[in-house]
Amino acid sequence: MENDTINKGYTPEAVEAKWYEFWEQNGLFAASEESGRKPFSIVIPPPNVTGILHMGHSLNITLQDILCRYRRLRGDNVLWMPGTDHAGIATQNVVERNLATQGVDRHQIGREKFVEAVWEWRRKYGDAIINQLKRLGASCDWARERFTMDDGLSRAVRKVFVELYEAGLIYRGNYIINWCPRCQTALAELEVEHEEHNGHIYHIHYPLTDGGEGPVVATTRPETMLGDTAVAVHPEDDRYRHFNGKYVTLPLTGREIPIISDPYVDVSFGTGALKITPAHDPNDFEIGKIHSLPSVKVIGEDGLMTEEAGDKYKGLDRFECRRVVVEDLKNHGFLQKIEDYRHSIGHCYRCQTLVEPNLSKQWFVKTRPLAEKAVEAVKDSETKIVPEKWKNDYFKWMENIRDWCISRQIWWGHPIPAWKCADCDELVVAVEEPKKCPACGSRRLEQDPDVLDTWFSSALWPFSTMGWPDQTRLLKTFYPTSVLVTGFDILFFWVARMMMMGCHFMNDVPFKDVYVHALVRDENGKKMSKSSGNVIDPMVIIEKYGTDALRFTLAAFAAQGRDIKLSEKRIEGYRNFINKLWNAARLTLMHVTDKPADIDPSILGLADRWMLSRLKKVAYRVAEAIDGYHFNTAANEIYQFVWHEFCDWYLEAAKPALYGKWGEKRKQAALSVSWRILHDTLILLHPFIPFVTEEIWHLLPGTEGSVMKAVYPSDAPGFEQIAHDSAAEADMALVMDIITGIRNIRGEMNIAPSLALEVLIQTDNTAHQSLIKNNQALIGNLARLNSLNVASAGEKPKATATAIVDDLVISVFLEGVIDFAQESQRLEKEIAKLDKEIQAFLKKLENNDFINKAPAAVIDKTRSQYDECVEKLKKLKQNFDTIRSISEFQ
RNA sequence: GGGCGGAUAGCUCAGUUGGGAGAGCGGCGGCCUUACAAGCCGUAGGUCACAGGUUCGAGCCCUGUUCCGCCUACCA
Repeated sequence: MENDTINKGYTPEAVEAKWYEFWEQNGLFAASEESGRKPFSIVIPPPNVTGILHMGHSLNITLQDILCRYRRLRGDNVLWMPGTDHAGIATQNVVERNLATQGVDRHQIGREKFVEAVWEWRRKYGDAIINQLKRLGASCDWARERFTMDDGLSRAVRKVFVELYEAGLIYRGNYIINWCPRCQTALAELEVEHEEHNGHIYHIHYPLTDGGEGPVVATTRPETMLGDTAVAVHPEDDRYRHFNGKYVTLPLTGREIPIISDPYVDVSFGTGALKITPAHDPNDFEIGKIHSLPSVKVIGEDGLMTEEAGDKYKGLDRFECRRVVVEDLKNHGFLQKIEDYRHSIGHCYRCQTLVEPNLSKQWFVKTRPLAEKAVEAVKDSETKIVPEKWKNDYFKWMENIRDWCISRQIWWGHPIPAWKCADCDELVVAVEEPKKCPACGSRRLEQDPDVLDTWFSSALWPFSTMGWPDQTRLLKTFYPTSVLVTGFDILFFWVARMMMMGCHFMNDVPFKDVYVHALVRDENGKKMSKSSGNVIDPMVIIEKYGTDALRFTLAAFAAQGRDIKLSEKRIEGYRNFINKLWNAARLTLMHVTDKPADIDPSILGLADRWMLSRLKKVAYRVAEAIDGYHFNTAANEIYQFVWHEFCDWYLEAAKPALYGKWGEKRKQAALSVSWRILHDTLILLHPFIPFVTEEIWHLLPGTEGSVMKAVYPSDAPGFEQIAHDSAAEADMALVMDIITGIRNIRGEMNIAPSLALEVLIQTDNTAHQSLIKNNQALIGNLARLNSLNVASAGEKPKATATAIVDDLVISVFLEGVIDFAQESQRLEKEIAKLDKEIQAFLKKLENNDFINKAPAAVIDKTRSQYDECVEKLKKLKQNFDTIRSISEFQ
């Protein structure tokens, strides 16, 4: 046979590269800027350009690819906009580390050369992550790939900055911000990760200037005392009322600072006296403003103590300084006690360094007015968040939003489009670099040295990638995008900010749906991280099991609202599924060597009709599940269908027909049905497992081109003619039960599978009688029977084992083989099981409340179930008695 | 401190408007049956965390408790 050459096992590595290239070269990922078709668009969450693919990406990309490939099959004009993010701090760190291996510090080579080095790095390694996305099968429109530092996107960034500035929504000022001493830059609130930590709380005595005993303050950061400019007590705290108007002498410095009263102080916490360090604590900063206190900055940008800290401490590292200060306080008798204290402290999300709250001049976005519109859009369901539970988090965050610090003191990123006149100090904010100062005409303009937060440019991604600020055709066709697929970890970082910017600048939401997916964890539920060493590398998995196996696993586990615990074992299981599909195709292709004739309903057998009916249902269900982002439901639905219906039942049932044992007509029916099922199944599965489906598609006679260009089964002409055949489904269910009943006896009675059996089925139900007669060959084949006879209900033959299915008494002749003791034991077990069920029904039916209050349909159903069980029990008992009487004779 | 989510078979989890508890993996027994041993057939296994409540009826709805996660917060 022609197809004997098809491999027995599916080998992904040989297949995947071939088809990806085929798709790309044939332009199958390309979106059309204008078309009559319904547009469907997704912008990719841009991965970090220096990053490598992890499982989180894999899930994210897989889900998007499923949606895109599915929408193409449904006939949509699909745009999947790809690209990468310049990831300011992270990328700068990577390149700096690389330079360090050559013994070079970025300050040695200077800003210009350093930025050039980063671009060089990007040119060299920037494709790595893109290539990994391709390995995953991502069907992005690569011709449109964007980078957040592209000219076009940079222009969008400048325009947004200028417009927000002119609208008063961007301002610059001196505030306490979160400073990372290692990255040497300001961070936004969001970029600080809080972690519980075992620390200490220090009680320090501040003596009164007049020599009297002063307040004792409590602090977790004693080194900041060097920058104290006041001590605050609560105005109604009787303990401290006598301090009113007095001054203390700040230990170790000798500076005199006032005791002030402020209702902010919590009398019940610590000592009730609060040291005020406006330059190093956000609350103290606020209090300082109210009381017009000076700010003394004792910790510098480098994490070392400043000159203001005093000669002794200047230049010390902040942690070393703490040790020395505590030592000195102790020696001078100021330190009253040290207590253990558990509290949370902030770390830089990029490098985990302890963040220092520091007074600094930065640029901020005034977020509240922007947030309002973004909240409204979700409240009005212009954007739907799925699953809905994330809506609350979104609202809560938006409603408590604080201004967004957007300036970063690094070199890699979008320069801030602001210039200062060296002559008159005029600040100029403009899209293009100004030639001269508009105030004094000077040409000595200096650009602000800071760059913008990376998320500032990511926030524009849904429209900047489509050419904004130009009014492009792409924008017109594809904005707002259909759905954003992302993890909840960047809901605030990214989604919320895109909502704000989209609503403000496009006057429309950036996406109609947001599908928030879970996190991928290790098999113990721990977050995968390099430091825990529990990372599963998608590329290693792909090499071992194939991309399709990985994708199907992720989809099958992507239940809404629950994290995915991933282990290789599971991937292996789904790899087996791919192989199962492959072998189902092999079997089919052994017989289907040419495209079979169209299905002729008049020659179909029961199994054929059943299978087609199931296909119809599954096609609808899968569509429904994907439409609702229930990826796991969709995946499991097809899995069940392919393996346990198509393979386990249909193909097994169809084998004799395919081999021509049942005549030409049945062969024709089996050929056309199995072709049809395989054909449609490939389409249903293609969004999930694109490679293997494409491979089989090309082996299947009667297909043309790519499966990507196929029509989703329920949209195909003629699909309506596939009957939803509930009669066939019910009949097949009974036939399956008969077969399973016989197999059960075979298994339980330890009868060799090779031994063909004789079976008698007794019933007075004439419909069932003819059903069995008509499908004698089918049952005989699958249950491995020698003979199958049908008769009216009557005396049960001896030396048989029995199964009761519906109103059928199935007797398996076991002359000479039967172990009567074993058979009676088996029946006893079943009787006991049935008895329990009957009791449960009876309890309901004897309950007057149930009869009076439950809906009639429920009562009817319960009653018929009860009747059925009773009937079955009766038959079982008869058989049990027969067997018992025989075994007693023996 | 506040909020959210979870607790269902040995393990990982489904269970969409309340109506006789499911899958995959693992276990056990039997099979190299000419698509597949990455397989086939059969089978065991659950007081649906605990305590109340609503209801004729609760895994599902309500209240409380316990134990795990996660997010969030400026109490020094």
